[in-house]
Amino acid sequence: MSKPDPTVFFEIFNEVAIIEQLSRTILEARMPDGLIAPHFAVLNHLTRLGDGRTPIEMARAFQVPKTSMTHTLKGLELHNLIDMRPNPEDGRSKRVWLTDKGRQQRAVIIAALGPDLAFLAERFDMKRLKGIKPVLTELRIFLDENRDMVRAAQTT
Amino acid sequence: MSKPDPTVFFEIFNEVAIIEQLSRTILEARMPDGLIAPHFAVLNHLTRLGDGRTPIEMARAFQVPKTSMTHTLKGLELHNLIDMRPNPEDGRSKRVWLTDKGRQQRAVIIAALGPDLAFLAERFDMKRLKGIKPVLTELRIFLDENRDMVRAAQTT
DNA sequence: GCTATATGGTGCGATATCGAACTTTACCGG
DNA sequence: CCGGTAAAGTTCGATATCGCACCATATAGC
Repeated sequence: MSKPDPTVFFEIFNEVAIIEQLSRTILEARMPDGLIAPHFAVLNHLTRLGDGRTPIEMARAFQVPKTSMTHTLKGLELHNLIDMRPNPEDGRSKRVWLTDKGRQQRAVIIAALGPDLAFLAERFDMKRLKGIKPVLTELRIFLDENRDMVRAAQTT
Repeated sequence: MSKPDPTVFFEIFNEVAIIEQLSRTILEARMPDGLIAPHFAVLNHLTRLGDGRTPIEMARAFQVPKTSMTHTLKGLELHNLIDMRPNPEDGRSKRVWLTDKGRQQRAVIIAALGPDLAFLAERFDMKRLKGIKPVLTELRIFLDENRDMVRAAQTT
């Protein structure tokens, strides 16, 4: 019986990095000037999980340093896509709210992506894609749970 | 019979982005100060495919703008991990060579990652991971082939 | 050959990322 | 209450990313 082969992780991470790069390029090509992938990720997160999240919650969700989140939120606020208001339950923190414009902007971007995704969906075996999704989700959760394996970033 | 559902792409890209973030954090935690993931990607690429590649080849391989590649290579050169010499076959271009230190540095990083990957490999179902690898590779190649779907970045 | 155009690479400016340090508020033990 | 520590958020400085413009060389059409 052979020991587990960690090389598989290495190779998977390699593929994932390239796919991330390519998919991000597709997304950003459909986003308005001045907005990039992290901005969309925030709009999307707030729409799906509900707004009123705190910045630190979102930094943890995306596994980015909290300073990066501050910067991203500042950009969204500048474009009037979100509002940041004090958190009445905790004087240290804030809560992030989508503006109408923010909700609309997300919808517009998703609509703009429609043809691209349809193009891809027509040409790729969607069964196989559906098949790997649960494993990717499992892997994401697993890595997330074990992220303290390495020195924690400043997201805490 | 239903039409293909492009939403799957959306969800997969979302998972991939988070996994990329988490795996990059693991990698960079094991890299020496001043070096980050793209530096390692280049060292790795040159080791596996052989050195003597041109910068533009590598920019295309990683799907990054050529100016980003210039910057990354400059960093590697500064640390004496690569040499860049003129390309005798094309006066416009250069070729990138690994130094001994460069080869060693890659080996050191991989060795440092060993325990982390082993830790993960012991706790995750490697069969399932192996199972999704071919699909990820297929997806990567597919997206790469269709990258001109969107306005090309300055990698050409 | 000569001109036009394409290609490889770099410089530069704008923005993004991120770690360290700091401020403010919360919480905990006494 | 009060001091000590922890947590949320921002500021700041260093580096990364990337589009645009540019230079040098190559290639194609004539």
